[in-house]
Amino acid sequence: MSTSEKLTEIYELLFERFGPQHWWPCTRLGTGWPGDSQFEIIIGAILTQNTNWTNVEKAIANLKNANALSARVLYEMNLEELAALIKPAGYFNIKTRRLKSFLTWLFDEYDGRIENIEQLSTARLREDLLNIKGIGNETADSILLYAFERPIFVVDAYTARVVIRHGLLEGSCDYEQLQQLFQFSLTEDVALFNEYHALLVRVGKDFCKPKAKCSGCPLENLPHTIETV
DNA sequence: GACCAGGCACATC
DNA sequence: GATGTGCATGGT
Repeated sequence: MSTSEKLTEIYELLFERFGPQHWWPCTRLGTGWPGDSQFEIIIGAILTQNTNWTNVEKAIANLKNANALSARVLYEMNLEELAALIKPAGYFNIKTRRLKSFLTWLFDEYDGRIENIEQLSTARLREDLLNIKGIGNETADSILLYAFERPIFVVDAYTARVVIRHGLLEGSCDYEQLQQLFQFSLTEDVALFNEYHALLVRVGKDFCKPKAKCSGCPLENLPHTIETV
């Protein structure tokens, strides 16, 4: 069985078990919850770093209630006020700086307008995002996929665990190898990448945990090279 | 009360 | 270059 077929089978098993995960919307398919703006998705992608999504929702609700979910308002807001609003998301001092560094880039380079960065090529936008302090591989790729609907596969710790357990890559693989495994083996389909990443997070949280066995996992009958990673 | 969550930058070896 | 550590809240 080819890598492409294996990845497709994994996707189908996960979708069959868990169904759509309703992450950030894919407007091309109309999935997810309508109304999340590109700006809100970007802010959410930064706030959710190593943080439970329900905590991020509280922080975003605070920003909305303060009429602060706009680039201009956040750009001009003082650090203490912003930190207080995003407090429920945890790491609020660090995340305040990270949001500010994104906004500073947006205003300094692109007049504070998301429409202006929308025009950039995927490669250029990715490079620019990675140069912002506080935006690493996963956050940059989440922004590219979920906010700008570019066909970029988002890799995280769950992705690595599933891929390694099923012998698709070595345990020593890096982010780029994991990303290219999916991007080269699957068709470049934004809706597929959107749902696939969300499903990998789901199976990672529910079953494919560190040191946990595979019983009950929708992937448990697939070939494993390693039971625990 | 321990453990985890939709990471990242930085220090240290 | 690899490994360790700080950052912080809220749910289970």
